[in-house]
Amino acid sequence: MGRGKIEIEKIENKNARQVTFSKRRAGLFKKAHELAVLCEADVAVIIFSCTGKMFEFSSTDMKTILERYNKCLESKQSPVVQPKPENQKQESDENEFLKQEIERLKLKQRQLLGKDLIGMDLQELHEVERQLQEGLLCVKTRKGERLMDDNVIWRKQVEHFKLFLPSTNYYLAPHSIDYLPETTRNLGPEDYKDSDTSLLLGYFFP
Amino acid sequence: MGRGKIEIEKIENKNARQVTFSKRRAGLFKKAHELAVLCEADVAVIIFSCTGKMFEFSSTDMKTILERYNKCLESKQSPVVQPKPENQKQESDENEFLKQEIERLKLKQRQLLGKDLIGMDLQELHEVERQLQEGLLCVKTRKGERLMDDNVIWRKQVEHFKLFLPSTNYYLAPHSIDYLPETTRNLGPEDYKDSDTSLLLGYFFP
DNA sequence: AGCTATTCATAAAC
DNA sequence: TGTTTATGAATAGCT
Repeated sequence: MGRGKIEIEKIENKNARQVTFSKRRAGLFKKAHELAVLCEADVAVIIFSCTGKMFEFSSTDMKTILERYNKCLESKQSPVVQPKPENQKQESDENEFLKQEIERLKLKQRQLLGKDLIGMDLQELHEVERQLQEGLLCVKTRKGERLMDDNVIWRKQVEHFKLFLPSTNYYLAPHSIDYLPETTRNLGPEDYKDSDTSLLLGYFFP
Repeated sequence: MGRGKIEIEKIENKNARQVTFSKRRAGLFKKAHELAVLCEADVAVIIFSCTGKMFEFSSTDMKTILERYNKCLESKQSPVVQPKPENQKQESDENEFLKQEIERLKLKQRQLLGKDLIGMDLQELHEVERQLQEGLLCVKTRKGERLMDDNVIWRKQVEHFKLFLPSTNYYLAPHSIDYLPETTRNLGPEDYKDSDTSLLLGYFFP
């Protein structure tokens, strides 16, 4: 709900995280207050920031709510396991939430893999296409970097061997594919056409 | 934030209140969860409905958060509650499992979106690239089908109007972009260059 | 801290 | 209770 969509995952930028924390904390307390008033519910919220600061909201006395919470837990602690569907329902709210999130993630993943696209409108399809294009670009770039890293490692090996075999005619020509590192052979021939990877072989055969 | 604005005051209609309670409770838990993840905060929410039912959410173990809360209060000289140890190992085990699955799914999704690729070797990168290529192809195909469907619908509309305006010179030229359906206008101009979609406009202007 | 473009949550209707 | 839709709210990225 801002200028752009964000993934729900830890905000790495410390400053941005602090700003978001302040804003969303206020938003959460407001929502808690509204729920309490609209539905005559008792609501308590306790928050510890990652810096250890404590924040709390309660629609009525926090102590009272927490005591009531403990009473509720006591009443659930029957000595024998009993089928209590109602109580279980209360407890499994977070589980329900987690399961829903898993379903959402799975659907999104299937859609990224090109399945379950039937329900999507043109705009959504367009967004997925854009994400895939972007992802593809990133992966290709990373593959190039990875190739570069591998090349550095192999080149060092070669230089190491040079110390023991200081002749100049043990070099293999570039077309001697058997000499290429294992991982490189896993790539199809089309890989060498990519502008972002083909030139890297130059490092290996300078 | 719905069909109309509402005042934040008790909802007198019992049924409407129950519906709102369920929806807003879910919304509040979601917000609490998002705050916890985004900002690495510990968040606990406890709600008692006006009918006495208890609901709770906690980003980590509720017991731990409440103990920490009490410690915080102690440091201000006012002990409040002694939370009971919970007999819900089974529940928290499932939660743990679900959370792990969510993490796996999120990681895979980030990787498909081109992030978190650092740990992957060349073969894995190659596999992700292949998946993305395949997904992209599916999405483009589906987009074409979708455009085709839309075109059929709109062409039928046009034919319907023809019955009432049986003249031949009310047709608009293809460059009259205002006449294109809403969804089509949401696409960038580059869309019409895609070989798999461009020809479909021919259906619309035969 | 403010400002908006956006995304999101949800009131009403079904 | 679940779904859909029109609208008001929350807020991400900037400044």
